[in-house]
Amino acid sequence: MTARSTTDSARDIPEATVARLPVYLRALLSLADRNIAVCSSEELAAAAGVNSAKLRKDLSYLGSYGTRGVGYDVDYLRYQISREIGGTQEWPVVIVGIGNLGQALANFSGFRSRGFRIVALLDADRRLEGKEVAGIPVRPFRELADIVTEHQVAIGVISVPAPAAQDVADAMVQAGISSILNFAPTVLSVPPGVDVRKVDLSIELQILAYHESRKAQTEADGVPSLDGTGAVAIDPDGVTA
Amino acid sequence: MTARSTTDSARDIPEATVARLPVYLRALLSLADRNIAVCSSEELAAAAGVNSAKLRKDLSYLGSYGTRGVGYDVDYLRYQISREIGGTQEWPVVIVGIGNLGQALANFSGFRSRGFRIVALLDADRRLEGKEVAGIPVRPFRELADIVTEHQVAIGVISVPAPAAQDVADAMVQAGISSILNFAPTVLSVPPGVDVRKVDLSIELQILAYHESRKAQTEADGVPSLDGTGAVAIDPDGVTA
DNA sequence: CTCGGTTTGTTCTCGATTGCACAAACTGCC
DNA sequence: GGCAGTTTGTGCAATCGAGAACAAACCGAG
Repeated sequence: MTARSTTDSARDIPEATVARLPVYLRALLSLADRNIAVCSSEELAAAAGVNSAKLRKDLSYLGSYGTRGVGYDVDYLRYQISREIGGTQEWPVVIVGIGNLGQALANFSGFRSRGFRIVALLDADRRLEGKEVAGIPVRPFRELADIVTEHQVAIGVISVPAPAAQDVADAMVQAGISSILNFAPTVLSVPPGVDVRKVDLSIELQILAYHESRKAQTEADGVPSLDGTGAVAIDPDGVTA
Repeated sequence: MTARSTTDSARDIPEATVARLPVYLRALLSLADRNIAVCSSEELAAAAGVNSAKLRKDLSYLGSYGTRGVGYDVDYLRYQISREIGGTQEWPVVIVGIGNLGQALANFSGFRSRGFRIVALLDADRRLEGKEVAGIPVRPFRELADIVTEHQVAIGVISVPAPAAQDVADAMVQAGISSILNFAPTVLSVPPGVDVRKVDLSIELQILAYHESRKAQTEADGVPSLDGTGAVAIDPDGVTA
């Protein structure tokens, strides 16, 4: 859309590739844990659950970090991917909304190990103030701006009920946050330049339900299931005219 | 059952469209709450955060449920989409792994309101047995097969630590579950015919971090930023105001 | 040094998806 | 009844992503 500066050294990595880089990173970590120093694209692809050609093409966007005839050095590649996706620096994060989900997120160990540090838990509910979750005290929501400024927070997580999500997002943007991970089932509207990613639990289930109902329907139509598992045993009685 | 019924024209809905149908459904619900009986594709698209042309094309895969010059009847369209994605029937669901995340999922009200009923919470930890979460007792993991058979469960949710996820998935498939929503940060291997969707919290943050570091880099390259919300060339999937 | 075996990086092709643009169809007014 | 205004449904072009195939590059043996 917008023309980039001519001295743009940042290669433009396709969005689909960006989404897979963390997966590769995790697969490499798993290999390193097993003391594997070098791996082929085939092995790494298997560990990551993707096609090996796709893996090689993805990695080629970062540069030529492999050795033909040999494969990839696990540690070296791990560093390169990590650097590319900003994993070599520590990202301060705030979580707003310390309900069930917010507490689960605060306790999730995968954040810290990947370079994210939760600098504050915020909630508008006065009754939560003073409570500690995962060793971090819950602070009042109104302190958001101060915290963002003080810790240079760029990433915010929203885990409040849907009706409050837009207000929280507005406050985050106002405070200077430019990337938001939204767990509330709402469409957030933010100014350009602010990234929003949405994680919607019920939508994922609904997508599964769609495929599930198609499976049931296909079987009811008399088409034999393609796989030999015979695992599907759904009663399609609920089909209404 | 014949394959030529007028209502089952839904043979080839693109995956990208399927992923958006639940979003449209929620947007329609929001409109209905505001007592809006009819809406144009433009309005609905705005509420769902997508392009109106895309919305119309998506809906056209389901059939011609709009009226030219008028728009879409909110209730009617809501029913049609809901029926298409299997929302008119109730889907029994089991959740395995009642840690922080599992408890948050059990308490999440969005499931029941969208046609999903949690029939059991399972955990291998003996200390959790007897505990109630969201009014549902936690039962031992070994009862999985019986529960799946008894309630005709087709959808399972995995919220156990990564090392246990594959074992749980195997047991689910063995028991007859054919759709899995996986929150564990692991690549699951399942037989063909079984659908797996993955929700990975730290990957989402890492994707945000990638874009964030590019923003910082672009700014450092001399591209002027419009105050805190400097525009960047990357097109977010977020919505513009 | 040369050669066979292996593996990467890249090219090519094809299918999926997006967004535009516009004809078809409907409502309300005169 | 006819017309002006509005909105849907869809053909089309352009872009993006996936996977196969292959030449280039590397290692080790002889």
